[in-house]
Amino acid sequence: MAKYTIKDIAHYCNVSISTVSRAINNDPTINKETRDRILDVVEKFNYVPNNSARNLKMSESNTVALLVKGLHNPFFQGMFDLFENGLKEKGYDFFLYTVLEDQNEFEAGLQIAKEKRLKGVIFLGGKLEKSEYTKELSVPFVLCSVPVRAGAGKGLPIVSIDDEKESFRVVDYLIKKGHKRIAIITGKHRDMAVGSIRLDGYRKAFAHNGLPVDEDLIRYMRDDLPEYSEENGYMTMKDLIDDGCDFTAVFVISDRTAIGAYKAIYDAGKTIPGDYSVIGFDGIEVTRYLYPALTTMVQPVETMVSSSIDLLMRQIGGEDIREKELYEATLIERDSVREL
Amino acid sequence: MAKYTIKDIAHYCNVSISTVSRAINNDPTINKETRDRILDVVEKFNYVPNNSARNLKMSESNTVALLVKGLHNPFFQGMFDLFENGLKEKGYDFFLYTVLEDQNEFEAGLQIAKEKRLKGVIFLGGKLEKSEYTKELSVPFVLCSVPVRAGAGKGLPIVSIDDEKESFRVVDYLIKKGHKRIAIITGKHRDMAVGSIRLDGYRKAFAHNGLPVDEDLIRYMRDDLPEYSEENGYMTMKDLIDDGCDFTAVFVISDRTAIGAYKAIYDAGKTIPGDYSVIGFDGIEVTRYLYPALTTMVQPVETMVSSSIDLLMRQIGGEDIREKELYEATLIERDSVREL
DNA sequence: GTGAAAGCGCTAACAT
DNA sequence: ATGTTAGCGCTTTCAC
Repeated sequence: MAKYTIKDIAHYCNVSISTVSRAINNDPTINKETRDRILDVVEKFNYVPNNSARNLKMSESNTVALLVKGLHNPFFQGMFDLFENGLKEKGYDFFLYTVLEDQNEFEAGLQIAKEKRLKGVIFLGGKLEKSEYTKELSVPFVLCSVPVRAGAGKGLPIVSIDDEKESFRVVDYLIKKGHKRIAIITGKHRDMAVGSIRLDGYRKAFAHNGLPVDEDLIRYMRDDLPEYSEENGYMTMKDLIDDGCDFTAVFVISDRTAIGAYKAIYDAGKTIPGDYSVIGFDGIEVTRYLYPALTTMVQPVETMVSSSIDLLMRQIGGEDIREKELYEATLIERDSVREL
Repeated sequence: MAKYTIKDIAHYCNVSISTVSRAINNDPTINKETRDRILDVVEKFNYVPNNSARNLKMSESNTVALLVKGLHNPFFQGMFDLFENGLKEKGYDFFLYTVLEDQNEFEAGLQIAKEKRLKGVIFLGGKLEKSEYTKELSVPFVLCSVPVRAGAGKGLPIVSIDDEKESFRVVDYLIKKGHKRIAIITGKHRDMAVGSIRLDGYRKAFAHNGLPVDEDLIRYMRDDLPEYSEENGYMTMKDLIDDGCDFTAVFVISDRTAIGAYKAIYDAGKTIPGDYSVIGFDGIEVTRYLYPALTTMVQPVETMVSSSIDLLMRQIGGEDIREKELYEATLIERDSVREL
């Protein structure tokens, strides 16, 4: 049943509940023998202290939570271990919480921070709206990998990349390689987050190079399919090809989506990079293993994680940090882009 | 600060704490106007009730938790939404908890069940040891997608596949296609879970067809790399090729690992399925998008999820379920295997 | 070294 | 319709 409480154990051991508490919390003042005796009983009955009661009573914990919005994002998945190890190294307990798509991440953070008396929280993913909540959050926090427009996110501790700039670089690279007709597969039309920022970068790269943008080559992921999924990449790319558009390269703003685009290209009887050059964004692990290996803009994951942890630690240490740290991504040239 | 308690709100509103409690819990007996007035203040102060206190007080919740061990497993990721929607449909709140690799999943389950007064818990992944805990768990639970050897897991509510049988089918399929020299890339040597069960199936398929097993063709993932990672697949496959082994097909026991194997084959200047046929296991989404599309044994994800939910519901309803439900996987023939 | 008692923030009888 | 009160299961002074 495992429905035992501290009272039951105390009763069984013929001691007070405080003594049991001391035993399970390894209080140094307790007698070694009583402690062992109690711990034996604890083991025997498989007694597990109720965390709610504990959290309620304890004035503070030593825990940092990572709140992930967008668990499906393979790009985030590579960060979990990094966060876990980094935080543990600093002596903090670490918990990973998932925020469902329809949940407000700050509200969730607020709630958990209270419930668990957190030392700090790191938000991974999510958007940058609802800034009201961020003010109300009583614990140190940092926003990692949120899409941030130039000028936005003022006064907030943010660790991210400059999406517009990096997107610009991707497209500029393609142009320098001799491509002029470059398609883009960006986020859903209604999604005004990363998708629109990276699209801005795309436009700027064209403008910068004195090239016209063909609106026909701008494709939004389909609303009826999960955003950034392989399937959405497949269908969106298929539409692009089926429409008979003339282009030599395509910038897919997420690696995962690019995987689907690959397939659509092959299914159309075309080759990469022979017929179409493809370039991705994020730098997730699998891209190295695609055929041909995907050229992509890889985000500085390690740096972003350690910087997030650092910013949080400094806040826990008392500093008031309201800076935005934008790190540079790295274009990894592999085999999916050819020079014209 | 957001450090307000129900008391603060009550005080500010000039009502008792119970009235505030009624307001936030939407008690029908409360006066609409007082409720609105209180809710306004709640909003204004951004008051969030402390969940620990709530959990402690409430005798039961309406929550089911999904405890995932092996968050990185892309195969599991496809199940999250299914669980969420399925459980919500039944009227349950749903939470996803991650069990870290070095944590005992049952202990974690026990703890959370107590803390949150769960209605039930679904374990996804993890092993089948520590059965002591399963007896102690006071709430209904089901073990989903755990590797289970024939005869094991007696008396436990399990939803899974018959790993040995399906592995047998994979290899038998290859043999029927004319392959005789079939390599296998299985789990780490020390990991005696799925890896060894699927290896058993491999051996049985050879025996069944009166073919000898070449021990040289049995490869375990490297201990120094994350298990089932693309990278491990790459390196293990590379070793196999570099060793100059003679084989025409390889069974990689996880799709994700197969992706790395693909790359190793290409890097060696070989083709799929021209030089080597490749077959995977799991049926994760990306396999459709690889080139060539991967032939793989796809696990009946939807069925496994709905059956898990069903088993849990029936237990919550009072039934004592101790059955093992093993569902059949489906071999999807795509383009990575050729007939000899 | 151990026990008694207060109280963490809330919900749910039970009164009013 | 609202207030009063008794805990939920723990940790932590403060006595002894």
